[in-house]
Amino acid sequence: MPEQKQSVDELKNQSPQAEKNPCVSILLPLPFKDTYDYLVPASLPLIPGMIVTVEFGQRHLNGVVWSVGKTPDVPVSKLKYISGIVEGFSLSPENLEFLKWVSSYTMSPLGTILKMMMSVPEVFTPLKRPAPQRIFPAPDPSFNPPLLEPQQIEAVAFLKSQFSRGYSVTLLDGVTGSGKTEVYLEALKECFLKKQQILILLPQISLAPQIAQRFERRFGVSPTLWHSSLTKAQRRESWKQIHSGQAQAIIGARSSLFLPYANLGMIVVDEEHDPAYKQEEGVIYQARDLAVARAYLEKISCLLASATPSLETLYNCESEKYQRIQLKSRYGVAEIPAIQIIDLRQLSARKEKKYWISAPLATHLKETIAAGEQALIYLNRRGYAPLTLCGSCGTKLQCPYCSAWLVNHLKHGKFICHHCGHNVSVSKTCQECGAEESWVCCGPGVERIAEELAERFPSFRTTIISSDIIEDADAMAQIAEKIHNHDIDIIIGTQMIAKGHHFPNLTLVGIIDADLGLSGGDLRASEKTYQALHQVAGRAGREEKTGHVYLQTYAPEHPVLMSLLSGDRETFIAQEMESRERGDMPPFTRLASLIFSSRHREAVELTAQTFARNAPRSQDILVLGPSPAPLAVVRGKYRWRMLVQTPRTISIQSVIHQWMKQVKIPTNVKVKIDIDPYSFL
DNA sequence: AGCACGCCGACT
DNA sequence: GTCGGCGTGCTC
Repeated sequence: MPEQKQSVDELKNQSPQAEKNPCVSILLPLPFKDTYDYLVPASLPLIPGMIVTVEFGQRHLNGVVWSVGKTPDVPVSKLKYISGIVEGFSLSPENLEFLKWVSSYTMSPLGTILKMMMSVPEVFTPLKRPAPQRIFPAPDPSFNPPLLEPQQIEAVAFLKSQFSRGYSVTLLDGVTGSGKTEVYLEALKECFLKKQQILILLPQISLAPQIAQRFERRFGVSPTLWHSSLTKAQRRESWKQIHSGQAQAIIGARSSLFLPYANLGMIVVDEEHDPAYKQEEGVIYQARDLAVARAYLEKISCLLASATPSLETLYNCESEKYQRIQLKSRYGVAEIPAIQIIDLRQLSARKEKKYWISAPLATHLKETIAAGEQALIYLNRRGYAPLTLCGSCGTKLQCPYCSAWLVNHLKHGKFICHHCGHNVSVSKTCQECGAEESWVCCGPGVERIAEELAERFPSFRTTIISSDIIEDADAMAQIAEKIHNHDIDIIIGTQMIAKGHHFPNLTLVGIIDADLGLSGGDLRASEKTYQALHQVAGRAGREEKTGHVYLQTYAPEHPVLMSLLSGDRETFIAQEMESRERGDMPPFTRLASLIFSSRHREAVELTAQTFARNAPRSQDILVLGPSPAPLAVVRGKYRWRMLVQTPRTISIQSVIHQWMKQVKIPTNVKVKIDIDPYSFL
């Protein structure tokens, strides 16, 4: 870098009058919506996308050339010269377009999105001593072509035909075991023949090893993985090779959308319906939707794969924005095993000892284990009990920083807040009244189910699979191995277990609380519950062994459970679609959520109310709220929220943009905008 | 985001 | 008397 700086210094001295030297605007990877202007020696040709080093305040930063030859909007006396050019790096026009698109869609500052793209700032500073270069060999299209079935061949042919169209989106709708992965891997071959890059997006990175393995079997090389727990060196190397186009196959979670691809040829969004694609922290976005946008800007194909496509995607298929191809199950067996309902209302009428695992489910469990098979008990709730209170004074244990209960975790011996991570050791005495050993635990979590199993069936070997117990991919692999070796009879799992892993000897799935998730502030509650339960149910049996699924519920007549029972997805979708249309909800309208937060209670409330009073007056635009957010306090910050709804025909972003220009927001109140909100909490 | 500046409380 | 809290404002 010193020599680069020197060269700029020399060049600018050759043309001493600053006015003669052009001005460029530089976008910095900081949360600003505007660029900053710098001078550049006339003889240094800069073009947008180039990476330059500049002095910014006291700091030295790398930024990207945004535009050249403009008239500065501050007095020339304030302008500094750029310090140098970072050779060998540049963001392509497609990457810059994507950056702009994401910024305006999510209403986040350009610089914030740039920071996401320049997620490995170290790549721009040369290493002190050269690291051994990892090799990124090209995938071999003819390494190990699979034998495909007629319907797969047809699907591949369709996908190939899409490549000539430039931008296109196709939904690959196929049940588990119908060979979706083989189909899309085969379609990717076309990209490798053209030396293009491909991106496979996954909702969570724990699914990557399996896909990577299948990829390697097919193309003879391992793909480049991108996720948050890579080491510095790995990130550095992968980022560089993705930027240079050397790395051709990338498998990653949400954040891999923001990598600086050199020539992307196709994007696959696997499990497109998965709610994990929605990023809720920082810049709020739906990775599936951004993938479609990126495909549009790159003029390439996007493939969405799912066994239970989202309503949004189905809506786009119906309105012919997306193509749709379907794969039927290869084995001719039902898509998910027979599902039976256990009506807890009837059972609780009888005054038996209260267990979380009902008598019928317990019986089936015993039979399954006796038959030498394995079972899964599903409860999407971490810890021992979601709520603990003092039996003596009635105090409920609450997080001091959030309006949420503290969850008892036996594993850690702590009460933990699931929203901010705050935790306290489990003590014997109640802080409020001094009573000893007076805790009353309300409701079950996976740990409590494990305890009940140990008590009632001490001979069964059980394991919990939740994020508290399984902390990384290695731990998961170890547990999976134990299950495969039949060292485990019963798995007690949260949603972590719903995806990816298939255990051939697992024939029974018991769902402790099928109603969990059906209530609460989420417009997609029904859809999400349907998808989650469908996915969990799919863990039971497959191929030769028939599976059984038992759903414990207090609401057996709920449409979600009825359609799961009948296996009639079409009817469920139709009903759900109709109810969304009737309620003027997405995908029939657009929705945005505005979240006001501040440490000052009165300031948030006042700001939110002032904001609401200045709402655009149009009969098309509906504003709900403001009201204290369902989780009114998180991490010690007060939160109010507001919902905005507009017709699909207008840009909800511009409505909000205009609106915000009219209202002054005090600096101590932050506004977060969630376009297409999923969770209302 | 970082960093400086600035204005009020408890300490060597 | 100063050290340091974090509120406010600025960076081409």
